[in-house]
Amino acid sequence: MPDLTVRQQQIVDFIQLRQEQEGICPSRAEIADHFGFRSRNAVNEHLRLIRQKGFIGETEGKMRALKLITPLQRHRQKVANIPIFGSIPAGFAQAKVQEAKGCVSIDIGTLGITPTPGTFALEVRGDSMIGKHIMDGDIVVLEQGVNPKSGEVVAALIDNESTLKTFLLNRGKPFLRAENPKYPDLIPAQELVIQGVFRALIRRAAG
Amino acid sequence: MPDLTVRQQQIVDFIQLRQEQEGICPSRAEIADHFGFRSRNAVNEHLRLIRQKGFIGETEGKMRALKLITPLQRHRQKVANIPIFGSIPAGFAQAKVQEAKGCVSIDIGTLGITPTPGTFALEVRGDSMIGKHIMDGDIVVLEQGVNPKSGEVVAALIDNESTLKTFLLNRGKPFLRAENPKYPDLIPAQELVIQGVFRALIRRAAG
DNA sequence: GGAGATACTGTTCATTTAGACAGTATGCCA
DNA sequence: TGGCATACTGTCTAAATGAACAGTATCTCC
Repeated sequence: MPDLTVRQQQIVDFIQLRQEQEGICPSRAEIADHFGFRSRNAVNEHLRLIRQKGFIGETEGKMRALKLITPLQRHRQKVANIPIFGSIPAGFAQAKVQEAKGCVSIDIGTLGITPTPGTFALEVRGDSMIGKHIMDGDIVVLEQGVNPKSGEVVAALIDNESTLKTFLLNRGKPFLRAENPKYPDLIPAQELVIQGVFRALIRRAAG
Repeated sequence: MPDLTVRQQQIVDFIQLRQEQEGICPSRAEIADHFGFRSRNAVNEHLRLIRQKGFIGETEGKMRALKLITPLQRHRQKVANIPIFGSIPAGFAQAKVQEAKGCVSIDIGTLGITPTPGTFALEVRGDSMIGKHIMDGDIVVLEQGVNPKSGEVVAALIDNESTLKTFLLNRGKPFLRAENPKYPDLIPAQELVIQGVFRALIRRAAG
């Protein structure tokens, strides 16, 4: 793929910026305005060359429809938007989106799963799962409504609060275990509500 | 915010789907086509009501410029695209984007930092940083070209391969330490190339 | 110095598109 | 039964827009 000239790169950058910021592709007139061109055809000519070099897809006739093809874009995957809940109330299934405290946006390739409407995220509080290398402040992505396998990490509702535990089957009986010697070992999972199964984790550097 | 009718929600969903898949907002004619309307004004009427209810922003006169305002969108932040390198060659700064093996897309709020052109990602190999709860297979986001503080995790080029280590200052002298008793303790960091400083981590559930 | 590419100005034209007007059918609620 | 909102069909218009044509200046490379 041949390289773009400085001007051409500037135009590609501007289109990308606008698409990210506004969610709308700029028209040729708007591009001309931004660069101070008095003729829209200057933009036209640039776009023709950029398209010829393969950095813009074909969208003949359509308006505000420039499809950028950047090197990273070729690797880019669909981005999922997962709601973050502070703590999950009992009546969870009904009113979800309204109570979201935030939103994690991450591509599904990195996430490793295709999110469903039952996918949600929690911020980890405490170090009860430090043995599984899940730290205080981590954001965990969970899947609601699936049956956990033995050894998987789950979020369970204990004392009206979501807590992460390892789910274990011991002679057919489900148990929950905290991965930290400071916490009691096995909790019968008979009447506990499993809110979600661990799927992914995101951690920010401290500080 | 009043609720949308079923049809109105279908239209909002379709617009969102198209914007995510194509990167381009559908025109009224395309929406009419998709739903089998013989009149574009059916779409027009729906959009008017959706806008009135506050689920679409004002973009008068602009074409293909419907701005969706979904509940999650209100929390949504700018998504950064970070290249993944398998291993970082010595001539790093020059040719970056070309050699990317993949791309992590994640919103900057969750990531915790605003990415720069020097931000990149690596997949962790081995368990040399298990003491800092960084596991084999994790994806770490690093910042290139910044000076690490003592105690921060860094990627260093050792034997032509990137390895994660803890960066330490011992009486003014920089050292690298592996966070696993199996590995040698302190390595003088005099002539080592620090490729990046740890900023964030993403982990997928095993299996 | 000349050829060719880039980087524009200025203009015209056909198409796409949003927005408005007029009218019909259907279901719901009082 | 009447009123009202939703959910459409059908038509028209003006503005936004992409695309094309003609022409100029500058730069690099040969």
